Amino acid sequence: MSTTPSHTRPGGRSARVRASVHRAVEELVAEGPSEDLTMPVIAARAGVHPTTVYRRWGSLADLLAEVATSRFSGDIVVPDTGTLRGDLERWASDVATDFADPDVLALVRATVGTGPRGGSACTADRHAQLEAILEREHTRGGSPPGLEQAADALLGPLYYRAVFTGLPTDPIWTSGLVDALLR
Amino acid sequence: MSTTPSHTRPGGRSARVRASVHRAVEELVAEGPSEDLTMPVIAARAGVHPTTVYRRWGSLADLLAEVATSRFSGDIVVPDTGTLRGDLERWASDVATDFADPDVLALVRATVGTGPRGGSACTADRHAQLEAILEREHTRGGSPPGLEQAADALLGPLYYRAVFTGLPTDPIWTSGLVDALLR
DNA sequence: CCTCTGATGCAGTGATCGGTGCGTTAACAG
DNA sequence: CTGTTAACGCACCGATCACTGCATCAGAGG
Repeated sequence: MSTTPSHTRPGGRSARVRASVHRAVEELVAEGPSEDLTMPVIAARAGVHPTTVYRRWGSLADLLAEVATSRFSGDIVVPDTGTLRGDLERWASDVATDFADPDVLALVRATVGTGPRGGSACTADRHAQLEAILEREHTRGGSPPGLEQAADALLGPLYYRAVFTGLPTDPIWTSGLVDALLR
Repeated sequence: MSTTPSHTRPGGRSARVRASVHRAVEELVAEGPSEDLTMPVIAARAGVHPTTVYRRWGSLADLLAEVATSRFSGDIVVPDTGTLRGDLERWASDVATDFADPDVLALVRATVGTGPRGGSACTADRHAQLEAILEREHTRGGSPPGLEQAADALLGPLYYRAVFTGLPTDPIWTSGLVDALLR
């Protein structure tokens, strides 16, 4: 109890319930905002009792934040093309491709809507990936732009377009973003 | 926007109810996401019967979109400093100042969370303002950047920082954004 | 001033949400 | 294999949400 801080049981059933609930959330969010996203509805879709959802995730905001975090973690591999420009173009293109999925967009929107924590849940991993790319350029001996500047120039337009305007995010456009940053 | 272009009865009471409900939404949204934003709660805060809210605005998404649209329309005056750089710096600074208010941020987040329409409701007027600035530079004889490029370089980072990261948006930073665009 | 009509208030209903107490199941340790 | 205990399912409750006829009130026009 006091030795191991994480007493969660990573065993079969808990993991299965967790995965099922996560999938249910993604499905319901993807089915449009007309469908109201509530704990009982999520539980029913997941084939799980509502009580379980209430107990494991106290609020809808926490649940959405967790789903978003796990969804946006590790899906995009940070490439190593040999050059900073190549890395950034490839990575930005991957992020744009991920945003091309309407379901992903809906998840981001819903998560942001639950509160300030939701935003960072959608961007934390992307920041880490970007930082890794810049750090790698640093080890190459180059002098990459700062993390904040790169985030403003790349993640800013990417998220803005995807979430607010709904404009398409094609690779040619993302290449232009990288150009504007490295120019 | 697309609700009812010709309000059959723009008389005193309807306008009063409308303003009261709008104010109630802004207040409740500002009071944090812990407070659940529902039609009856909004009606109670506005001192209006829930039936009225249900009838005038069919859904919470429509109501939030209307509130956001009217809130983000006309609050920021497009300045004329004589130069494109001056106009953009002043305008970006004003937008950043507007985002410094947590209540405004909360409204944006809540509106975005209701669906795809919510995003454009928060950005439509800003796009129009930016377009006006670029158009003015055009009449001056200059060759301003395209609207999309300017939106990516300015609105992108502004909205991204405000909504997702929560980082401060000070005038020095916005000046850097304009620099990166006009460089 | 009077009528007319649309907007609002009122009372009430079915459905569902959020939450609790308790018994049962199954993952992990020995 | 057996015991322990976290995690889950079940039954149930109060609160309130979304919504609907009907009566009333207040602008707008004659």
